[in-house]
Amino acid sequence: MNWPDQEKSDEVPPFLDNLNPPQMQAVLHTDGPVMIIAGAGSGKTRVLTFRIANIVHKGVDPFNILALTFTNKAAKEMRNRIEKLVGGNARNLWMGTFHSVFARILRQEAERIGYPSNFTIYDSDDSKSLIKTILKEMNIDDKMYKPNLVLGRISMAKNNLITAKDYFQNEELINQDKASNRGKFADIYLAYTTRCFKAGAMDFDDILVNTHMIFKHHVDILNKWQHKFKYILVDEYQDTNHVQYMITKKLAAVTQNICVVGDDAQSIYAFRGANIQNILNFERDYPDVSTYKLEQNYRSTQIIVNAASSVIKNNKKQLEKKVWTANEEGDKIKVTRNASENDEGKRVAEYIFQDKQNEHLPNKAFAILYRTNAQSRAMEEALRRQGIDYRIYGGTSFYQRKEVKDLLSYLRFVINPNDEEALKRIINYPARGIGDTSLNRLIYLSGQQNMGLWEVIKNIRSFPEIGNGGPKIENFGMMIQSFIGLTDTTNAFDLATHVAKQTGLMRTLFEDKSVEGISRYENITELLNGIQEFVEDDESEKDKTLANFLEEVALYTDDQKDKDPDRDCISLMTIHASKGLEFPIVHLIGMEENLFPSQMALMNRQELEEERRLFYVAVTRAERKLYLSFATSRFKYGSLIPCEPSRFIDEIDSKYLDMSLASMKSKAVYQRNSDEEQFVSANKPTSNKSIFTTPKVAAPLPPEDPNFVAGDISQLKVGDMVQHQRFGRGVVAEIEGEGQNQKAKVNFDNIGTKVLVLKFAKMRIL
DNA sequence: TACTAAGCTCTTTTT
DNA sequence: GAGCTTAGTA
Repeated sequence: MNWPDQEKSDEVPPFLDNLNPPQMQAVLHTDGPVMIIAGAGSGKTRVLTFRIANIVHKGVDPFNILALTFTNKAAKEMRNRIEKLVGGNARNLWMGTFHSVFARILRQEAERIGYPSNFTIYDSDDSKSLIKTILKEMNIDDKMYKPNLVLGRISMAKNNLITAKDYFQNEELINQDKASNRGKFADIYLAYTTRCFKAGAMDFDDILVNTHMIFKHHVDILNKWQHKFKYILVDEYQDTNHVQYMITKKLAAVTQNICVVGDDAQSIYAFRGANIQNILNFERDYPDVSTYKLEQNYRSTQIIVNAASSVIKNNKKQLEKKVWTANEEGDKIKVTRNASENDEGKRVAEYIFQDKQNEHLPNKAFAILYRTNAQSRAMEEALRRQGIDYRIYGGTSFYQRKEVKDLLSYLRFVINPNDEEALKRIINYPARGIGDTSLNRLIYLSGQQNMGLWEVIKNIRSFPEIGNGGPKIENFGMMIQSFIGLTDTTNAFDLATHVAKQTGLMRTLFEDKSVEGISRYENITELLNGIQEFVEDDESEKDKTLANFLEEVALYTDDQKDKDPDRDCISLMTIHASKGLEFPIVHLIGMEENLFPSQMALMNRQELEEERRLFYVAVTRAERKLYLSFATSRFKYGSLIPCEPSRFIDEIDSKYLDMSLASMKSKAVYQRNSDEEQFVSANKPTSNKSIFTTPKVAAPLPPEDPNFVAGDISQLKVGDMVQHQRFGRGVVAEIEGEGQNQKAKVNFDNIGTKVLVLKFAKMRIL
């Protein structure tokens, strides 16, 4: 749609006709601080897009509008929708995730704080690897200081704008560390930031922290951007953390034209520092704020909306809001109990097959949601068997695969030779005879000479103490130099192809004819194709440099490369990834205590509340039909553990539930798996209100017996009597499969029949 | 130095 | 079961 050249107008533009009154108000009120509290399914994205379109309609240059989202998916979706309303002009909007927008700003401004403009972005793997290196160098035990834990704490500090220096002076934090016997955190933090800085690298948090630092210390720069962004919109405001909050506050300080949209009930990112207080306090920060509440749900049936509310109402911390719907009542939520993960998969696949037939629905209408990425496997298998096409969102992203990261590391290193994490990946891959010994000498020299690793490599001839590895290192250095020489004259695709071939990476993978090898080779080809597309895509106005490609890749973690976005397939994803999406029919699997809610969340009430909000998000993705399922047992670390249904099922008012396949009848199923009894019977249910007969807390598993060793019972025969370390005595009834997959069905005296994978079974023949 | 086998540890979600 | 680290061997 093109806008006529008309005066700024306060009249309602015609394209807004089909908005409902509260939505309309939120769209028309463009100036001054605005908060929109938008319940699930209330047309939030619609309001945001129309609002932006309306601002553009009023004559504001899209170049002066900043719209921040949390995921790339959300940004892309919104851009498309706005483009439909305002045309190609929408491309000039500053719209993207916090990280991508601020990385873009940092490319222009980072030099003011001593970073090169071609800084590298470290992903979590790089950060973790750097932490490990530091721990090793500082001789710190990585059992006590687990890299993930250290990283989490550093991230927490950064998100709260506590620098390493501040950390040393923060008594509360220091005391906490001392109390937990981890007094060296501050030193590690300092070492980490120093190393990142020297490597010209920023991790995800640094992108925000450094933006904030520049805005804070360089008024001229802040001023520039404050005046550039005349209108600021923040989506999912409930998920902003402190530093994001501070940045947006600073940017909006001049014009006060800030609009935040959110739903406190859908705040699910506290684990990465999101502060629900930001939305709760918005009214305090901007006293003349206008607040609009969108409470009508247009998406889901009454049953789904009410069921969601009945769970979320158990949370104490909430904004007042009443979500309702005028939609039909709809079907009850079907809850199913399954013996195992695989049975669960089979059942879900069957239901999907039936619903497809009965209601003539395409695959696209279905989603399977789960708490953890690992749960997708059983579903995949079942769907493949049923012949239903599916697509997994998230999980191990394409760009996190080893071979892809290897090539990207070469490219990263060429752009920024201070990037030591990249160097570590590539210096001896493909193997070129620079082993641990040589690398350690290099690191030693680097420290001794106070030079970067790359400096040492370039001047390796002046260090004869390097030993036999010298010439090999020299060759490596020259090869990289030759790549660097090409960066100015060669486009990203040609350079990447050249690198892939010259380094021998292509050849190494090509020669590997195993199934994985072939797929790895294909992935490299795919990556190169991706770079080519990036180069040839003339829609994007960004420069086609390799550096820009690398940035896009580093921050674009949520979407798999998919050649055919219109493919008709079922969506499989985590609940987190599903935020903002909707599907006619949703299957929510793995509704088991300790899985969802996660075991780790059961420690304190706040985290449990977040899990509850997560459940709320999951349920409200469904438009018409919702299925909940759980398994009574599940394999974990190679052994079968009993599971209990999630407390969240219990919290739903039972009048919304169809429990025919879950509760009373399933008692029979339940008892058939008699091994469960052993673990469950220790705790009787405390509440007779519960719709389940199972208790909420599983008894601990019996301790392991160190005298038992896994495997090595290849001579096992049917009829043998065995002793299992946990399950006791039994007789082998059947042996199936071969080699690594060999399994034995054993009738145990006390707990009934079990199928054990011999490779992992800890038992011996009596 | 490079490759293989055995051993140990892991529990979440994302930019 | 998987991914990673260490120990052992060529």
